[in-house]
Amino acid sequence: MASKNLSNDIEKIASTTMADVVETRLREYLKKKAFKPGDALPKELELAEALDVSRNVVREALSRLRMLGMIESRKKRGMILAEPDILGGFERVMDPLILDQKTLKDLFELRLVLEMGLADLLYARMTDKDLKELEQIVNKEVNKVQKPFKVKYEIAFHGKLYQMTGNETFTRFQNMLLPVFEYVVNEEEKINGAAKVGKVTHRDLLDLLKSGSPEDFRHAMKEHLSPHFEKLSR
Amino acid sequence: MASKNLSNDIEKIASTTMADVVETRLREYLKKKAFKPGDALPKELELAEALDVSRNVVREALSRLRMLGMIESRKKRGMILAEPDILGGFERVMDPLILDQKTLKDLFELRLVLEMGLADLLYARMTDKDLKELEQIVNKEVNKVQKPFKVKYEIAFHGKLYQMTGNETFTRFQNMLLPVFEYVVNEEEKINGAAKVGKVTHRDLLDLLKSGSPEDFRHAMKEHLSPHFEKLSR
DNA sequence: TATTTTTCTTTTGTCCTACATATTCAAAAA
DNA sequence: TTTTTGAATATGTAGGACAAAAGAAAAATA
Repeated sequence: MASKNLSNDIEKIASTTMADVVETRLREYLKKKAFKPGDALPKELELAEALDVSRNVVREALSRLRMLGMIESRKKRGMILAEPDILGGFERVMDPLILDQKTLKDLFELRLVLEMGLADLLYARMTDKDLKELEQIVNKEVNKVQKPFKVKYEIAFHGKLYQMTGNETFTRFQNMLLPVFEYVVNEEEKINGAAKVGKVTHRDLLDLLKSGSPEDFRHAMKEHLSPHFEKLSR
Repeated sequence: MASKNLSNDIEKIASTTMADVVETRLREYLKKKAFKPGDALPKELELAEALDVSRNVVREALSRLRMLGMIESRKKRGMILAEPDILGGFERVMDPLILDQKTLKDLFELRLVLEMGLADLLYARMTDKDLKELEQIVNKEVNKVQKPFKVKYEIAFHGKLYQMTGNETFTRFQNMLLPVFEYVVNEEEKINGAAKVGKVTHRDLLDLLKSGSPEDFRHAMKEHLSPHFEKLSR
């Protein structure tokens, strides 16, 4: 069976460079020594000497960790371990045009799962202010059935839901998944024509948030997303 | 209000290095030119010249992209755009000991959301073989109430659930979240003593998979995870 | 002519040296 | 005691050199 993921069929190029090795060795070192945010790292030259590689190679590895936010460095003062941005690496590669089909499909499904699972968090955290804001979004939305507007309000509504969970990481994560979701839906439409729309509207969902239970909400959300669920391949 | 996230309180060190700039410029360039996997990139020296920086700086930036799997390079042949590993960056920073409390809490909740949302995918994809394997896990589990074993089977059971969704990315993602989940639960126990256990057991969940609906399953899962949900802060 | 072998060429990978720059720390001056 | 000055130091950037791999071209052989 030929997988749609190229990297599953073609064997990976083994060539590990020194920078690759040093990168993992550095991460192992930080873990083993139980470095904590704020702790000072050895200086570049010391690392280079200890690992018996050039300062260049060490800098390439450090540059990678710096990109992930794992370390910060200042002239003279040296480098310190920092608190990495958990979604930074994610953000950089989240481009529908360079991800393979399999991964796109996986991410699409991942977002469906998130939508179905966020009810409890939502009911535990939402405020009256949130509900008012969500209502405004729904109000503005009426009669916007044409493409660009529809998509815009779709994003506004669901984005607001995530934000109402009070979970920043969660919200950022979903925002990153959005382009993928849109892309997959668009590709789908190119092939099978315009997608159906679920029976449950945004207003229905809003009403349930005001006076319903998480169970009701989940049930309604399933209905709202049903066009997507129907297309799930086995 | 002082956030628990250090980086929200202390302003970030502005110092952007050339490598930072070149990294983003390169990514912009790849996007703008609509490079696709397999396409050849300009060579290092050309990039250095075009950007008017040293080859060193270019290499540091390229090293970052290489880490994310965005590019691959071979001697003489040059560099090509590759299909990045969406979770690679994630994997590297997923360490409970260096992430801040706020992020850990967010990730903990994210896993709860995933558990609550996976029902539909599960029912759409699971096979008889899967159910048999899950049953074996549940059978082995009986009478293992002591700590190390309990945790082991907890992981085995839930891990199998994810795997049964047939979504590789999803499964990998949850596996990465596991250490965080364990860590947070352990920290909780240190403070408040051993956690309560939900009324719904793994066997109950298994039975529902055999002859229940996604709705039933979600309901049961909520009960199974109730000790965690009860601790959700507002 | 076709095919194999050898040599050349090119591009990445690694090392080295040098110097600019920012920042700390301590000594010197007010 | 406070302020200013200056030396020391670690990172950031530049540029040159060469090894290694691999494709391309040239030469040698059947």
